[in-house]
Amino acid sequence: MPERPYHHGNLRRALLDAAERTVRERGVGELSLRELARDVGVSHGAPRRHFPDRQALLDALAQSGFERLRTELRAAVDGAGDAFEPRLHATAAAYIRFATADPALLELMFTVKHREGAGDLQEAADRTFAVMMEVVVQGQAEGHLEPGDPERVGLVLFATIQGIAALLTGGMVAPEQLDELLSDSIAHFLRGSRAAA
Amino acid sequence: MPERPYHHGNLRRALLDAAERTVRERGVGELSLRELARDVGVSHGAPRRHFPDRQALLDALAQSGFERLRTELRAAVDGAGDAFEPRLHATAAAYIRFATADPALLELMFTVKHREGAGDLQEAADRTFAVMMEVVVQGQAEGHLEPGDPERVGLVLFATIQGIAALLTGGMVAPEQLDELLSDSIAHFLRGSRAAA
DNA sequence: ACCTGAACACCGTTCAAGT
DNA sequence: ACCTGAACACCGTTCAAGT
Repeated sequence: MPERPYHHGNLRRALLDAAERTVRERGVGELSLRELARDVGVSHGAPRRHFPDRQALLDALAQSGFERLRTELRAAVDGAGDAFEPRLHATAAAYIRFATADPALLELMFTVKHREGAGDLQEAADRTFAVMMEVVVQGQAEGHLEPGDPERVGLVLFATIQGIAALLTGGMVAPEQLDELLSDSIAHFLRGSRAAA
Repeated sequence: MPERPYHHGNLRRALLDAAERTVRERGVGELSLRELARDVGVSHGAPRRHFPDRQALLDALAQSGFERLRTELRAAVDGAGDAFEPRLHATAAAYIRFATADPALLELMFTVKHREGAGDLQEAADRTFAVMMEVVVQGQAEGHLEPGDPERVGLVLFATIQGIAALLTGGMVAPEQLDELLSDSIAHFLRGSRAAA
């Protein structure tokens, strides 16, 4: 147990943790490699070993964001019992919780994902969205959602969830209104689906 | 017609125009007051007369963004005939067109809107969303949408539209899929509404 | 293998001075 | 009223040098 936990292999982790906190509290624009290095107790040149430039750090943040979101969605799906509707509700709520707790990170994840040569990020994103697709496929199998290409049905659903998150982080909906809006939206979505099924 | 169109009262306009182009082409993060001043042919201190700091310029960009979005929505509503469904479709399409043509500006608009002391921005935003609410109220009056608080119905609708825009700018949906997704979503929304009406 | 520290070209912001 | 230009404290990035 050395006095200085850095300088010895976990600089990368320490930088990522500090960066994640800055992004959450002050936004991506305020993120400075030099400040991070200072916070963590190394010289301003040190991060370069782990992140060649600022963009590399942002990519790594997005990557770990997708991984965290995936485990949170997974826990929501698995913890909500087997019935479709509560499971759908829990999944949507978990996504929105992540989105509102860390809006700048989610935005970074989307921004950075569709950049050239971001193959790893695309894969991490796909694994994340696969969790939501499971729920859609279950809903189709049980007749709650219209049949056909699950991607197509999933997109309409995901657009709604992402939209709710955007309204919250954009301040158009107060947190107290979330439960009502989410329940309204899901009920609305299911009515539209059953009318078509 | 002087040789130098700036230095004489339209510096503000020139800076805003240049800033809008930079935001569109390279994102908010790349926006530099000094570069703007250079592009426009003034010293780096000159913008200060018109925008005390960088944030003031961003606020002004957001403000003019809301105004432009409002006129585009207005044109869509007025140009789509009197029938509800095509009018709804045209309005949603206009919003999504704006969002995808200038995603960084839209994001800036939302980010900046819910800051302390941004009363003018809030008002500009409200005027913009009022155009969409008109369509919702018409839909309710004609029985296409469920009755009750128009705000509540409008939010579900707006979440869907905003979500579609997010999927597009996030690269989860290709531009070629937009028409299908938008039509699917609106059809879905209307089915859900009529089932409840 | 990992980190330091000087160097360079950029920022935003402030402010006295010019016209 | 509006703009200039020096000054200051910050950046990101590069790279020789240290351990």
